[in-house]
Amino acid sequence: MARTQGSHSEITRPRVRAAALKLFAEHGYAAVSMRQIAREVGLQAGALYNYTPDKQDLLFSLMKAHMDELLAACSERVSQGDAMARLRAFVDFHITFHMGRADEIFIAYMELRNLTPENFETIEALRRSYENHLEAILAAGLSEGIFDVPDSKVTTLAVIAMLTGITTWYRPDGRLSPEEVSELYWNMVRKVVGA
Amino acid sequence: MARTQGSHSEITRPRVRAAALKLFAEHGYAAVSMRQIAREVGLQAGALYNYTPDKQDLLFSLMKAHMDELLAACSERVSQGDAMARLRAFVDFHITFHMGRADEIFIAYMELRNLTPENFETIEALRRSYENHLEAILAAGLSEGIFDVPDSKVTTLAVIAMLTGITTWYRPDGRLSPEEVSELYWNMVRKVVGA
DNA sequence: GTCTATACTCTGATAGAC
DNA sequence: GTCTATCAGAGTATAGAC
Repeated sequence: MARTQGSHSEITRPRVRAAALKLFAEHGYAAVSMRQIAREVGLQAGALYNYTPDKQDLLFSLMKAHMDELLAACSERVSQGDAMARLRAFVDFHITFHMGRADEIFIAYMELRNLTPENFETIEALRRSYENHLEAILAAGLSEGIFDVPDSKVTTLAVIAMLTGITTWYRPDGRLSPEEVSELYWNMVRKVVGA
Repeated sequence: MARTQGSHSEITRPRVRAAALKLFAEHGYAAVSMRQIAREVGLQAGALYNYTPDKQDLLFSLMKAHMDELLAACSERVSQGDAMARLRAFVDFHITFHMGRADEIFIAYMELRNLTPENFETIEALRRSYENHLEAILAAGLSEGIFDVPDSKVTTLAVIAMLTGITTWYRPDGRLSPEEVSELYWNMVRKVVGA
């Protein structure tokens, strides 16, 4: 039997995080007050501090959790086969992973400047690590002789920007299915790397 | 002879706007106070209201001015020749125009959600108009038979996202000159449109 | 774990003297 | 056109009852 006291916390904590995520994505970190978050969960503002030391840590821990999940899922799903297979897997992974996480992406890209310098460095390092994953694929394809890119760093950034841009317009009830989007972008990425 | 009273205003107004632009880009609209802007210019907070009805209008008018400039400059510099020539001109225009305006771009993309609904609609319409400029070029190239794109809308968004992404990493004192960047991206865009 | 109450600071915006 | 003074409200965070 779980303790009654503990179980309350285990239920409320995720709700606090979910509310913060939703509100930060909708209005921006700086524009959201602790009172708003509390109201969304059905608490008083003071009660939030049982779940987070402060507002900054709430933002940081949401971003950190997102980046950790991203890197873990990427490593798991993009590691098999030659450079071509891995590039295909990366494109598909990036698109599908991001489609279900519109709020997280929004925050991860928009709220970097609201992190303290130390927290920023942590997130930035994780972001670079993700970029390196793609760049390693491009480098492998180059040495295998199946890709043709004049500058692998710039190509990496261009491809990620292109793919991440999907989140600004994709809607689940829109004209294109996730599979069609993935197919269209894979076609473009394939051309960009000269494969 | 210009009147003394008038000339003060003509000097201070741009300084207020420049300060707001810089601070909004650096910390985000919601995180910047009118007192901060005033301090940057060397005024008291109340004096700002000689130059703007409120904080929201300050943001909106900065974004509006940017979009108007963007569209005017684009129309002027991207209109000559066939689809291929215009696409080349568009890529070069987008890159060079955006490189000198890091703060404006940042605001134009990040602060949309801090606009009132009416202001948002205005800016959004201008943004769509810019996208349409590129899409028209792709459509022209398609009917000329020199481009090969399966979905001109998606390709438009992908190309703009790719190009705009440059602003997140480009530094004037970095490894690449503006010309080299433009050349690299033109190469990628050319491949994407199948030319 | 959550509440109420509260400390203290900052917010956007206005009024009126000069 | 800029200043000082001020308003009413909202900001984060804490203390202590229950």
